[in-house]
Amino acid sequence: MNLPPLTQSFVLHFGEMGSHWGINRTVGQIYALLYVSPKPLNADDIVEAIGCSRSNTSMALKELQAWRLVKLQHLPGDRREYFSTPDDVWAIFKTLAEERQKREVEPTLTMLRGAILERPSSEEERHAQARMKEMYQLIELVTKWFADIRDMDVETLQRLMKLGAQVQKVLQFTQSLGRLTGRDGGKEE
Amino acid sequence: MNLPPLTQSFVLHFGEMGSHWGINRTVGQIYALLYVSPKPLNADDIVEAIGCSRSNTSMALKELQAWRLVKLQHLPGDRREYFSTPDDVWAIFKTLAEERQKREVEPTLTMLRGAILERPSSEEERHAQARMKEMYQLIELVTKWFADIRDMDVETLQRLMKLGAQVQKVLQFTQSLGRLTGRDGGKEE
DNA sequence: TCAAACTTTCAGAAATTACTGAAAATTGGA
DNA sequence: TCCAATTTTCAGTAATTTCTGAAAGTTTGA
Repeated sequence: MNLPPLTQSFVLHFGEMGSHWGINRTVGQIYALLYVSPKPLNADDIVEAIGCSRSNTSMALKELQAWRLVKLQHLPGDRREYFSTPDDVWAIFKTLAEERQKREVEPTLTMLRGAILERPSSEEERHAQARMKEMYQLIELVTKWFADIRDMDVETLQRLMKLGAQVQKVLQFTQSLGRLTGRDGGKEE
Repeated sequence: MNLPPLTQSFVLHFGEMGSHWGINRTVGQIYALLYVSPKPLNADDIVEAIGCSRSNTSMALKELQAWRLVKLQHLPGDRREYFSTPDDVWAIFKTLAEERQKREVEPTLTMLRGAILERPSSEEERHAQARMKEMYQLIELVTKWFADIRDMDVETLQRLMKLGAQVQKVLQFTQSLGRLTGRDGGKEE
């Protein structure tokens, strides 16, 4: 690996972090490299920069594409494929959230939904099912909320985040308003 | 493994999911088992239920304790250690968020902070550094917001989540109120 | 202090995952 | 169509992670 020092430590860190994130070292490193690169890179540029094999690069790029974290483009007069990450960090963040939702949360929700519909065959099963239902409801609520948030435009989202915990006060305020006019702040179950 | 069918599929699912989550199969299975169990279990109960070795169970429990996802307790008149998960699913969720923050986000923030303070040695480094700064700011904002949310009481949190995207309208409303009184809804950078 | 009950450690085996190089497949232009 | 450039696949190897059983360690009560 032969990279300027800042880039190198960034790339290496993402390589290490990969394992906490369910992606392998090479995938993490390549993503980091593309993220900081001022221009799109082709597979050989990546091999040169990271120092892994050509085939490994190919696999890693395929995985990054499956995660929708890299864009593929062609440069005029060059047959090779060039890769880059989206410029907008918020867009990247949203993509990541969507993909993790799809890969990690959906399957669990499906399993839980199935389990909850079954007929418990004992007192123990009944308890287990009740616990699963609690988990299901929490995940579903958080998931829906995330989806709502994801779909906000970036300005609103930033405003909301900067507001932070103060949103509580706003909520309390609108609740009292709601009581006055006979309506409440949110939908009920 | 000899468990009632619902429990078994739940336990197996968590085992599989573990790998996406950076924990190993046994750890996932044991957590799932404890989560649905109506009473605390000791290490031998777990070995019996899951069908792994005693030592593996010991390691896995240690890891779950490091994640603060299981409670250790003693039953009167029994020397063995009994394990259970907290009852409150929201508390579990918060613990998980805190631990992941500490393990996955903090180290990245530290690395980014360091890189941003360095003097770039070329135009390419300057660009890389600017990208890292974008990432840093996004992560920091999201992190702070998460912390704010984590510290809300469950009722407020649930109300906020159920409100979902409608919070936008509330925000817009308070913003116009703010303009009238000469203040704005959130803190600025 | 000793013994029984229980837990942890650890070296090596087993399983899984990542990586490579060679070969096959695909693509675009002559 | 054919050739050269490029990408992908895949079988085998390397590296890493997980798991086990045996042994060592700890704790409690007699």
